[in-house]
Amino acid sequence: MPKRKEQTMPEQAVTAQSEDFSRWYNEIVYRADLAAPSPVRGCVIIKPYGYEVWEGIKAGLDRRFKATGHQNAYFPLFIPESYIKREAEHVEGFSPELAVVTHAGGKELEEPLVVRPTSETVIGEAFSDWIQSYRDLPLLINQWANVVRWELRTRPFLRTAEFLWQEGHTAHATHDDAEAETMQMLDIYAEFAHDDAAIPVIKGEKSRLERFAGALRTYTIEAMMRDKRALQSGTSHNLGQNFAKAFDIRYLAESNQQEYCWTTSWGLSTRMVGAVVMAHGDDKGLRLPPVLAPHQVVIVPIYRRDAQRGAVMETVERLRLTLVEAGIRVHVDLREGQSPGFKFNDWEMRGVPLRLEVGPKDVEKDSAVLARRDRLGRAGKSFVPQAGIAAAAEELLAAIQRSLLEDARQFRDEHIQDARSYSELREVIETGDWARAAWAGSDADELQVKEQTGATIRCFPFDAGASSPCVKTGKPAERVALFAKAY
RNA sequence: CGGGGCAUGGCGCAGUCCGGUAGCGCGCACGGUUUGGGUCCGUGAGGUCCCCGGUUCGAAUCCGGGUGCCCCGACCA
Repeated sequence: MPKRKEQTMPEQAVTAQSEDFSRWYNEIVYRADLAAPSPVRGCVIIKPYGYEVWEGIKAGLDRRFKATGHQNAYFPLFIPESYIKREAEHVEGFSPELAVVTHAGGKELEEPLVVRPTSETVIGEAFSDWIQSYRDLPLLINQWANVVRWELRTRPFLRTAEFLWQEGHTAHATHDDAEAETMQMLDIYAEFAHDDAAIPVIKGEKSRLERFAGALRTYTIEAMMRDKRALQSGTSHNLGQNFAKAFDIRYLAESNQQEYCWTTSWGLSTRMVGAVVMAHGDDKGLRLPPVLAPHQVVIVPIYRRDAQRGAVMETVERLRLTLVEAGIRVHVDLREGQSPGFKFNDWEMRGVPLRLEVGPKDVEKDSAVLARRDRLGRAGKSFVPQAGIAAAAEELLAAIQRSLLEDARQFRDEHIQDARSYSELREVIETGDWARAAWAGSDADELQVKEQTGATIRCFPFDAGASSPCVKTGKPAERVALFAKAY
């Protein structure tokens, strides 16, 4: 049967994840209307449906930033080239991927302007003006912005030449204050991923090789996608006094001594949209967590002939209002040309958590059908009285949010294994799983693992247990590293 | 930067070897039929065949040059 379906409807089905995950991803991003190809190489157009997911992410983060005392501001897109060069490691890290403006107003510029790849430098320069005294600290700033990094191999949301993100930048009086801020923001990212995106993440510290250019320490949240590859989904950096020294960010302490500030930065990008797609999606398409879904409920009206239309639409409108009043984001599919069956499949592909079907039988029986995206077919359908629709929908949305998180957690835990020897490490990576292993290796050792297995150290997880001999060098190890193939 | 491939309505492609009225599927518009798991029929709109030059009575097709894009090997939220 399925074979015939494929022949008569070749355009309708999405490539199965199991068949070709990467193709599945590319198809679904476009077919679910999240993004569209752009005329500029390496960039994408984020379409309204995809942008609404990003708006959900922004809302969830912005609320948490404000609650912890941060304020939003906006800094220029263009950065004087000399700024980028002020911090040695920073230049080195970013110069290969900079876009530089050399001409403007019909003339060559005196000094080229870099299109920001990140804003530590301009913001550092501003901070040095703004901060005079310990009374000005901590300074807690966030900016929502676009940045440009001239990547060679790009994929929608995961890696594009231009992307949207937030970048937080803070200055503190002491190392410990900066470290506490760095951790607090990492915790906020993890909480957001867990509670809003329904993605369980692993918090940890990056290795020296994977650290942000110019940071003392970089922390990360790592998420597992459905193809078991790791996705770095947010990072938080303790920048020490590196940028403070490069940009002369100093304060007068209570002791009347000039001291350099301790700064941090932390960012989360539109890559998170890709994480939501790849952490929850199935063969039929997206599965959006209710907290972030642009439409939490889609109503599909069903009627056989025009005579039934009026009564059905009247019920649809009444139920829509009830749901809206309950604070639920509802969309009514009014398209005339498509059959209900087509619409069911279409909205399933686009990941809407709940579908409400209203037909003549429902009008007659004062009921309606609710179908959950996370349980396809009959198993996910429930027949509810119209009077209790809002409560039923709210309950189901909460249940879907929980079940997506639980699915993802279970999937992740099933695919992380301990490796006690280097051969075990290789075997684990070979299967596609993540490997947890004791580590005391050098940068060179780390690079060699990458060469030999394709996996990198994603992080040294905070909650990792006791030490044992290093999996690569046999030396006593104090840390446990998490190895995985990554995006 | 090194290797391979492609360029033809909005999208996916055929046609190119062997020159001769530019085609198919999807989508789109209109009319009808249908609608509780991817309806069906009919009509229609839509193309500088990547660009420049050459050969020829005649070029999507042959020849020369150029451009753009995609895929595979070194960096990154």
